[in-house]
Amino acid sequence: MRYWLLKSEPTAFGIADLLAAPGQTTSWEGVRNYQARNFLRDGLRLGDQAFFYHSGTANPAIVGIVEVVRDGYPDESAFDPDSPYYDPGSSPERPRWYRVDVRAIRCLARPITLSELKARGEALADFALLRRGNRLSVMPVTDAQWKLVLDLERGREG
DNA sequence: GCCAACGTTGGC
DNA sequence: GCCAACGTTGGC
Repeated sequence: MRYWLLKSEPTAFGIADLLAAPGQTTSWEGVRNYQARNFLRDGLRLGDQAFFYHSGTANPAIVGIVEVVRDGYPDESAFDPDSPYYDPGSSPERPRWYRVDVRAIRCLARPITLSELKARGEALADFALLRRGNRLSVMPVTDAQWKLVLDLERGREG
């Protein structure tokens, strides 16, 4: 099993929306970046877990944990001219974009904010989320990074 | 293939 | 609202 981080702006779709969704499950669609697409198509697997991260807020933070319940499959929103995610370069015959389905596992006991993660310094120096200028909406998380965030949640200072 | 222009992301 | 950091586009 591998770990990941999924970004979303809560004004568009936040953890509250996921918890309110049928089966607390949603299709992670609309990703239009090739590197993130590759992770969705080739990286995320059934049973993998991911942090749910809120971006574009006053206090960007990891707020929950989700589980992949369906491997990558073509993102059909790219085929729909009425969709904001429409891409005429993608077709059912040759899909360009992919998505996965995820289900909520739980909210974190408290949000682990970006500033708190940054304050860890060396311990999270390689955390993709903290890399300068990183804008990826889907990124890998190492076992050690995953554990460290959960330790922070529990209030352990490492 | 290079690179300037442009659009988007996302923290602040 | 500002701006740095990218990714994409398109002329050449």
